[in-house]
Amino acid sequence: MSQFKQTRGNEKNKEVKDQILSAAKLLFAEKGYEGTTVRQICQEADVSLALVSYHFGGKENVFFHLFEPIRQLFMNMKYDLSDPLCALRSFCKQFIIFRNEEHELIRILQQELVMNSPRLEMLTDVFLPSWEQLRVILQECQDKKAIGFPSVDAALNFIMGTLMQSHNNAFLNRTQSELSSEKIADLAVSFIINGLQATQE
Amino acid sequence: MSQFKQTRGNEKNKEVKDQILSAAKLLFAEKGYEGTTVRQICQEADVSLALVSYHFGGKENVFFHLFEPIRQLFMNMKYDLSDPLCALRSFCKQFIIFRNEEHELIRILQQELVMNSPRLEMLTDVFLPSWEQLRVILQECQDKKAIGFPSVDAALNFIMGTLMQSHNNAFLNRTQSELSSEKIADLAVSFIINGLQATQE
DNA sequence: ATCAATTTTAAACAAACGTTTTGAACATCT
DNA sequence: AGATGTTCAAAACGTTTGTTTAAAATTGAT
Repeated sequence: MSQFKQTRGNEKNKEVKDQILSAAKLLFAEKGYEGTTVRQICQEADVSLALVSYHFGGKENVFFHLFEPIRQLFMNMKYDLSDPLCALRSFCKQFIIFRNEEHELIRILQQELVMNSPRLEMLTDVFLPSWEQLRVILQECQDKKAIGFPSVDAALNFIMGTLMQSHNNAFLNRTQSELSSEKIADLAVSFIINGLQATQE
Repeated sequence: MSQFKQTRGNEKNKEVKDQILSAAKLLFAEKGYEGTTVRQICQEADVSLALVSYHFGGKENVFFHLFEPIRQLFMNMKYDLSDPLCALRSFCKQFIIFRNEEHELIRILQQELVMNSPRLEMLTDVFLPSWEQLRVILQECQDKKAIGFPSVDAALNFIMGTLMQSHNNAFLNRTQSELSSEKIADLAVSFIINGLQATQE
């Protein structure tokens, strides 16, 4: 009834499933889904080869499990539409903070998008709620003339595209600077909203 | 001594090597390098499986051959530095036009970048010359105070990042509009340079 | 302590991959 | 026409992939 399983290797005490998920997240982000083998995952996780299929039922299910926390996070997001510009800032800021915390998942998502992967359908399910919320916010911005842009769809693409690639953008990714992540997110939000307005004319 | 080889299938008369290259370019852009099999390429090209290895010496060499014209194009680019802002506009415009003409190659490049592929070294060789030219242009812009930005490196990243992802950017990709590709390129250049200046303060 | 269920391991599995082999078909030159 | 080198197609090759199997080890309840 000991609370600890036999510690394996370097005093890690995580469950096997978590070890597999952590290793898979890192490897997928680094090498891509197809570029990562089950054997690599198990070696990195320091578990036996068969355990991926045993615990998750296959490599693809490991991938899906990685995004389960995100799905639930995104489904519970709510924004106050009475001040749509504030809601827009809040949305962007939350996304940027999320990106900083889960940059591996963002990187995986970018890979899957650019590769037209067969797993995009599932990823769409995960990210669609936040996408739709941004659309609602932008629609409200347009209705109340809180900010000007050509079309909701164009603004949606611009914002999501900028947010997604923002860790490659030197102006949105000053993590090496002296600023706190809060400040960085605020700066990035200003950059995006300015950019959005700059596209008006 | 007939000028035509036996026409195969639907009156295509391209060389086998070109057929393979065309099919590979399309499939790589759609499914990625690793997601594309030699068998798919040969089926799409309507040639026998062994011909990839026979003509090119392997799948990877097909990939390399796709970028050979680009390497030569980029090596011969020259810009007049006496007016660095004009040179910057010219550079961006040429890149956007190139992107419109060879969007498959750009897409492949994006994939390889985001996947950290083992072929990045070769791709770096291809694109480094234009990268360095842009750096020279930006340095000249900064020296002559032709345009303001925080640092050459940051501006470099911003411009290349924007140019690379520009086909996902609704404001840089109005191909469905009534505008000519020339006008589109001009608009995109203005967008980029405005964005660059907006990052100043 | 004993037994049943769960978890882990090592080995083997079929399928798919890029590549090579073999010989036939072809073009080209004398 | 005959010889020679090139190009092609079908089959097979050796790896590597994700997964499964079967036995061993571990766990938890009685």
